[in-house]
Amino acid sequence: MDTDGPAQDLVADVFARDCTSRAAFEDVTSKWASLVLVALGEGSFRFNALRRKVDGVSEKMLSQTLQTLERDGLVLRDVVTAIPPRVEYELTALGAAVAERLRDLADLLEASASQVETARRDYAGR
Amino acid sequence: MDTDGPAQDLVADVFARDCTSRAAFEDVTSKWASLVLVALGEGSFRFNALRRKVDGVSEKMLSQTLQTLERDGLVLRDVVTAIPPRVEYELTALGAAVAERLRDLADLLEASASQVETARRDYAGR
DNA sequence: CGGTATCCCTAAGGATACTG
DNA sequence: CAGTATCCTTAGGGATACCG
Repeated sequence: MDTDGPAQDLVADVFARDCTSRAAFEDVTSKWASLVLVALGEGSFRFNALRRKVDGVSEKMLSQTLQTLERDGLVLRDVVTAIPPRVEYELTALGAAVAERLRDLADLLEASASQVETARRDYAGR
Repeated sequence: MDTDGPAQDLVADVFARDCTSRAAFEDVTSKWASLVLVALGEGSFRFNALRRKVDGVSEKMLSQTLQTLERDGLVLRDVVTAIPPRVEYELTALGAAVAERLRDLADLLEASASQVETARRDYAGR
């Protein structure tokens, strides 16, 4: 039934440049966010624990990533005022649903790592 | 037997900086690759058709993205020598498996778009 | 049509230092 | 501990032009 005009948000279309779902998709699949979500799928983490878990992430990027995910309603920030201060990050229901899908994807790629390596070698030596 | 060097790929771990699965995960979740994979999940596409489908991608990035995916063994490039020349892109078995997971994720986010928008508004006005 | 090559600029992102 | 702020570098990525 749709016409030939741009799709827009009447039906959420991840392929449409200005669709919210595309923006959310990009937030969620961005370099660090995807790993953070998978990590939080294993349980709640404190800032520095998460930083150690996600190998290679800088403080700045972790902080930024967590803010984006909190803004999109995927992550909850639980501040415990104490000494020393403590902040726990955990997934919302939606965040957990997203994390589950990303976990599936990560599992698949972990299982296919050798296949990918073979493909890369074949591609390199052609 | 492995030495006392960094853990490496004995167990593929998407959180480890130098693991093949992490590299593949990043290739697959990168800005354009994820959309290209979802698109190709719907069937094979020619270069310019794909470009129209994935709203906003430049020729350069589409070309680059397709090369990476071909290298990782996720996409096949089918060249039909003719006039005018024709190239069809399609998924490999592994590519299809990956695309399926990404489709799931995209579906979830398309369905949750309004929820994300609400979260963003709440976050903005605090 | 299906690209590659070049140019250029912005924004992603790392390192470091500092604050509550 | 849990971050922000600043600085700086690199690479992602768009526009354009051109080749098979």
